Amino acid sequence: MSTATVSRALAGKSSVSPATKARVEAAAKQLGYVVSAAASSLASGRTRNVGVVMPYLDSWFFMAVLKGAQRTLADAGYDVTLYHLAPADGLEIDSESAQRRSRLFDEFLRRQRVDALIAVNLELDDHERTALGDLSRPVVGLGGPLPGLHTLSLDDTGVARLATDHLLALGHRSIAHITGDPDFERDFQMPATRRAGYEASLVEAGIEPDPLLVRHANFTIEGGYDATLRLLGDPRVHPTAIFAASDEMAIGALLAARDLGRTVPGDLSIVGIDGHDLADFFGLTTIDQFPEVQGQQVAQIVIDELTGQLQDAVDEDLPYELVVRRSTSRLREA
Amino acid sequence: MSTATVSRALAGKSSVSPATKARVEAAAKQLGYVVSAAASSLASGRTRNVGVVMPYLDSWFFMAVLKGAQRTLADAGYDVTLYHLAPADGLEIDSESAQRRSRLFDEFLRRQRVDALIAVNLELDDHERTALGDLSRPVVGLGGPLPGLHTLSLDDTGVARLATDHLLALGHRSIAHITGDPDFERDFQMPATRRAGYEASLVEAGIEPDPLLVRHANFTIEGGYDATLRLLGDPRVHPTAIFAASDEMAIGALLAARDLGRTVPGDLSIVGIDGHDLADFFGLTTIDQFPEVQGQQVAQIVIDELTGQLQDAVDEDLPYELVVRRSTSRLREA
DNA sequence: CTGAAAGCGCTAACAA
DNA sequence: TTGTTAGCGCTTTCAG
Repeated sequence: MSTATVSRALAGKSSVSPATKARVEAAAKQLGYVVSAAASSLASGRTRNVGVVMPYLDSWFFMAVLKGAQRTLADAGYDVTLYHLAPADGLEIDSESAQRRSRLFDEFLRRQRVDALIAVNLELDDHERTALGDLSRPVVGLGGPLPGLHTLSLDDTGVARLATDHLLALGHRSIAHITGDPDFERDFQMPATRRAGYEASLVEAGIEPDPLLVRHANFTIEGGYDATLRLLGDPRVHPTAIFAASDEMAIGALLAARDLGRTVPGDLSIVGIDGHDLADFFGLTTIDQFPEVQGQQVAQIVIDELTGQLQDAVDEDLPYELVVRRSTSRLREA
Repeated sequence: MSTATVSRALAGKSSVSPATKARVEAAAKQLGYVVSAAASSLASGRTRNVGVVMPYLDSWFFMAVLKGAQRTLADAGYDVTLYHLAPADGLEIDSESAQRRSRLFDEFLRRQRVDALIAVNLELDDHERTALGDLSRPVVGLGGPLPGLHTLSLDDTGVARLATDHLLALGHRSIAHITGDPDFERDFQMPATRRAGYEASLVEAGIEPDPLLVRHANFTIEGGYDATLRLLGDPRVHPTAIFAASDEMAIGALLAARDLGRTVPGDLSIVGIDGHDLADFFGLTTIDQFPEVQGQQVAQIVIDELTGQLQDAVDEDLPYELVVRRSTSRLREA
């Protein structure tokens, strides 16, 4: 039997008789033979490897996404090569992280080691956009609109409105918002978008948004805690509810409220965004965005594209869902 | 100029004149030329890619390790391929996760796509041990003794003794311990080892270990919380201190104590293990084991081995350090 | 449906 | 120090 037939049998091509295919597979299993990745890649141009670029490797949310993507890709027979790319903050032009960033685009990705790339929450400058284009490999973005690429993104306005409307429906009128610093984190202006959704909901309910009710934090529990201390300590405002732009900040808010002697939800209702593992433990009402499923979905799009099952451009909105727990309740009559 | 010279120049071989080397590099940069990974691998047998096998992708500790390893490897020019391998629990023989596990060893790793493997907290059965041996590629284990392989591990007994001795030195005599289930998690008997260290310290201090003071949890905040409720609610015991086998469980203990109206450290001292990001926020005394540095160290060993700078077997103990914060204090006189 | 043969783009001997 | 050349182990036309 020729090497060509073996190759075709193992690749699952249709033009092999079931009988020989079975024989090849049996022999391969018995010998423990596995195709050499390098030789196969060199001959075919396909690597069976997908790159995943993540902005953070120490955040619960992104790791949930990674977990979902890795599993889906591995089950389809793909390796996953992980790249870590700290978000550009526009300030440190030639910092270590900026060097790593350009090295990724100019060196690592050019080695032609990946069949496709998953870019999570990645904003690209012109140079990077060109570099990705030159790869002529599919790139799928998760979390923000990447012009010209397949993209899955969350409707941040809708999510923020749902959270705010939930609090409004419970009778709250003085609703504070804890969000990220719009200058620092460049995640597609996600903080700004969520804030806009929050304000739009208020306006529709006939409430004038009060800038004093908006506080900035860095998307961590600590940040949410500090912001909440500042908020609740400010004598000029008297919020009865807080909408935090992430569950971690919401958990920080919960702990801060408790430390200040406010009961949740008695004195203060709190809602977050994400669907964090700990939300259930803390009884936190949240808008779940199913990050692990996001990872699976984006991986599936990559697989479909690589196997030619995908024709049209993808530009979908991700699902989200209000999960009510015990951190929100009807406004207590004064 | 021949392709061979270019190859040598770009590989940084010594046998190239500085002048031509410079010319090659300039030309390469100008053309945006980067060596094709597949062709290079096929010809040389080297992939410049290191596999990392992790038991969990959703735990803070392992992600810190991954972050450190990924950065060190990327800075040395290596790609990182991530494999997720849920720990074998001995029960579900033919579960999905068992299938994924055998597929990793029998298919993915045989593709010869990695120059070396980092195995984090991975216990191997005989088949797997053989499979790794057949790769004839360096394997470095982090977190447990892998016979015959380079290994970095934490002295769990020493860590547990340090934590316990810290509490003893503060005057505590009734010290509880929250640890993992020794049957369920097969992390090299880590929970059992830590418990042994705890008991050894007590015995040395002339205290009889009380099984009622030991509670099992699953290494999460929730688990630590529940275990602490059970512990503090048990009328038969009156601990004045808790040593938890992880910071997450310690944080759970802290929250549980607070919910039961016990002040920390007034009524109860609490110490954990890990050096979690949140330890500082919660004022948690901990034994820091510097997980991110562990990742860097294990990556560096791999790099040294691959570049031939490593001769002897490595079997080192990892550093750890007591970090005292405000969750532990001297025993209050009754 | 199967076989023969021509590379894929590099690296590493070996020569020069 | 550089050039020449023979593969590395597959996949894929092209024939049969």
